[in-house]
Amino acid sequence: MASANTRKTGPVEVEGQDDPRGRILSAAGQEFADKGFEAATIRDICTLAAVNVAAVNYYFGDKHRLYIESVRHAHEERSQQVPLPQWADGTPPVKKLRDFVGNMLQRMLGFDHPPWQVRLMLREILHPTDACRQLVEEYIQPHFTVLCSILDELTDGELSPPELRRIGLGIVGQCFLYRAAGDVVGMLIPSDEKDNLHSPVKLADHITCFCLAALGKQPPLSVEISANYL
Amino acid sequence: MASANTRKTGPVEVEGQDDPRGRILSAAGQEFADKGFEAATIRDICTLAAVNVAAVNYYFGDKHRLYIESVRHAHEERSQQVPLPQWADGTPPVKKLRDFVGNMLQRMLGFDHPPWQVRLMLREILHPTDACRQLVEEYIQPHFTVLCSILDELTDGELSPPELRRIGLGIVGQCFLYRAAGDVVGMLIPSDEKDNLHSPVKLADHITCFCLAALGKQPPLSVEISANYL
DNA sequence: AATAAAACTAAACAGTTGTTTGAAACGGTG
DNA sequence: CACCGTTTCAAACAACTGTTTAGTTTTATT
Repeated sequence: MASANTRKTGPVEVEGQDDPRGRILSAAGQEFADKGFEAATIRDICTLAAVNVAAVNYYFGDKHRLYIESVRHAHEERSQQVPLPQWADGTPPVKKLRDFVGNMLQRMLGFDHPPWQVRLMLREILHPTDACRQLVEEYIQPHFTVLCSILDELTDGELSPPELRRIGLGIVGQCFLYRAAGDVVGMLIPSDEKDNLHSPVKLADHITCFCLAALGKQPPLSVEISANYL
Repeated sequence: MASANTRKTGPVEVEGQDDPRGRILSAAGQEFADKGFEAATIRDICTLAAVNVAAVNYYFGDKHRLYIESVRHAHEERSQQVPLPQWADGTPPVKKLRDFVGNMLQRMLGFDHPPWQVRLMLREILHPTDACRQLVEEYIQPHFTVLCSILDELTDGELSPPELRRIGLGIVGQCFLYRAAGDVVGMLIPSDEKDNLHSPVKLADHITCFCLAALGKQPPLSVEISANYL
């Protein structure tokens, strides 16, 4: 029995039309993203990938290892689909924050409808399995660190790392809700409002302004008697 | 074949030790919450409830209808476990907001570890099925409406309903992250920090202050040069 | 006590699951 | 061509799924 389980690192073997392993990985990602690990069946995956049922066990050993590889494949693809912005030295932190939030929302919500890569990662975040640690270390943790350093720069080192993390989590949480509970959010607000105000770019603006106002880098959202707390 | 599918409304038939239907509902809730609809098996549920496999079909018809009932049962129970606060007339809206956020966090995160009722509802929010509409109408929508009206009162009607909803969603999102992605959050911050700063009551305080600062009802979190945006 | 409806049960059913098998087809090398 | 390792395939496997059946026990009513 040949062991084809080792990762293909062949020269030109890009994930083309004629790469069964890549086709399986892609099909598995979509099925796992849509239905979850248990409900997705190897047969459906193989039908979608146009390969024989036995191919999964040939290339990946078993369903579980296919899932692990499939999560890795997803966040690797998504990372290069929507890379982090690069800023020139001296870029004001306010702009960095706005860019970062917009970038995160675009990565989460996607241009049109969210790609399966994000939906699969989301499943892993919500119900972590073995694939979670890798996802956090290679994908989430680095992004979160960037966010915290932007906030640190924005507040001129006034806040402690724990405070920065809490504020960072608040920003992530606001974006996260739209991604994870998008359907329910859609049921809570009128549909026309959703079209007008809840586009990724408008949302990024709102979330950034909300945060800047809370940090005192921008006038409060409700000006009225904003000085009467003294 | 007797039809026991109609809801028991017997006099004293509280969900006691000797109510098979209630035991099934409770066992099903825990299994569905832990493993999801597909992965939870009727046999496991019945073993946990100490009833025969056929009991599910006898009382509920099939697995799907058991799931629907089980979600309803969950949010009904949770509603009376952690009811909304009642405020006397004239209660300042700032206190109302603080109470509401604390209440929401307590309902989401629980006293000790989160009960299965919340985990089950969370699954339905993340991957909606037929049971979602009912959950939103009877549970989520009413709570969200209360939050928006508090925000309206807080800002003296200065903001439009869509603006209020966006801010409300921001608050919900910050809480939601800790509930839905708690495991990942735990991997992003040091464990001692999690124990100290991320208790429900401390979190409620932080989220409330963040929101009040953004609305100008409280000094900004980072005072320093808070007036230099003019 | 006799009867009938309700509650419960063990056993079986048909279908699907992940996985394995052994053989066939392929592709390059002597 | 013959050889050999790799890849692909149809078929079968054992285990498990939700559901049903036919029979037994319990409960309440006459």
